[in-house]
Amino acid sequence: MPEFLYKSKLYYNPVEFAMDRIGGTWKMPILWRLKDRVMRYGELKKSIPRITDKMLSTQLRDLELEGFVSRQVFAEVPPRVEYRITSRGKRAVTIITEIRNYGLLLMKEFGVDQQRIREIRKSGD
Amino acid sequence: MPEFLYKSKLYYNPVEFAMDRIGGTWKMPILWRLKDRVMRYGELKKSIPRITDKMLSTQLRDLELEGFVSRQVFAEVPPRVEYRITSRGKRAVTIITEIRNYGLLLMKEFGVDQQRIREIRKSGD
DNA sequence: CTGGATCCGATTTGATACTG
DNA sequence: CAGTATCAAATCGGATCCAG
Repeated sequence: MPEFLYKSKLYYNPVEFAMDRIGGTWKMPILWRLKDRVMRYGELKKSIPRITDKMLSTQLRDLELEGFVSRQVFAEVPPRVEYRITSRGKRAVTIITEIRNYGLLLMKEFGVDQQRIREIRKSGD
Repeated sequence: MPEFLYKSKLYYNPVEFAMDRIGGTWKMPILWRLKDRVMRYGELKKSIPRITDKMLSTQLRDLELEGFVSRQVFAEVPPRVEYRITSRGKRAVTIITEIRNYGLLLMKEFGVDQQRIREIRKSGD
C-alpha cells in the first residue's frame, strides 16, 4: 500500500484519494443532480435540501477546479451561471451509482424504511 | 430522493447512509486488511500507518456493533483478541474494491505517481 | 441572481498517559 | 496485549453579512 503526494497532501491509498475528490457531504449530491442535465446555481440550491450558499459555491468551485463540472457564465442581467457535468464527472457518477446501490442494500439489511418522513419536515423546522 | 431516519439521524440519500457505515478515515483500511484473514489488534495496529489506539479501538467497536466484523476474545495471558470479517463486511469489501479501482483511475487522470516516497518518511517526521 | 468573506460552533482526529 | 480516559488540535460545516 504505497503512499503518495498530491497537492502537498500525503495519501495512503487510492480510496482516500478518490474520497478526497468526490467525498464530503455535498459533492456526490451535486454530481448526482447534474448527471443528466445542465443546471443553474439557483436550481441546484433549491434541489439540494439544507445546503447553504457557502457550501454550494465552495463545493462547485472545487469540482470545477478538479474538472468534474464546467461552469458557463452568461453576460446577462440578472446574471446566469450554468453548471454541466464533464466526462470526468460522468465517470464519477458511475461509482456514485454503485455506492448508492450498495447503500440501498445496506438499508435493507438494517431494515431502514425508505419512505418520506413528513413529521420531521413539519415539526423539525 | 426520500429522506429517512436511522438511529435518530436524518439521512437524505443512500450514499450518505453507506458512507456513515463504512466511511471516515479508518474503516475502509481496516476492512481491507481483514478481507482475507483474521488479525489480532496489534497486527492491525502495526499494519495501518499512523493509526492511534484510540482510533483503532473506536472504529473496530463501531464496525463490530454494526456487524461488519466480529471479535473473538481468548481467555489467555497475555490477552488475545482476534478480528474477522463477516459476510456483511465482505459485501462492503466489494464496494471498497470498486472505489479503490476508481481511485486508481483518478490518480492516472491526475498524473499521480504511485511510488513510495522515501524522502517524506525520512525528513517530514 | 450568484456568489465571496468572515466568524464561530460542532465534530473528528490526534497525543499522551494510564490500566486489567 | 489490548485497550480506555483525558485533553488539545484540526477540520468541517453553518450563519450572517456584503457585493457585482
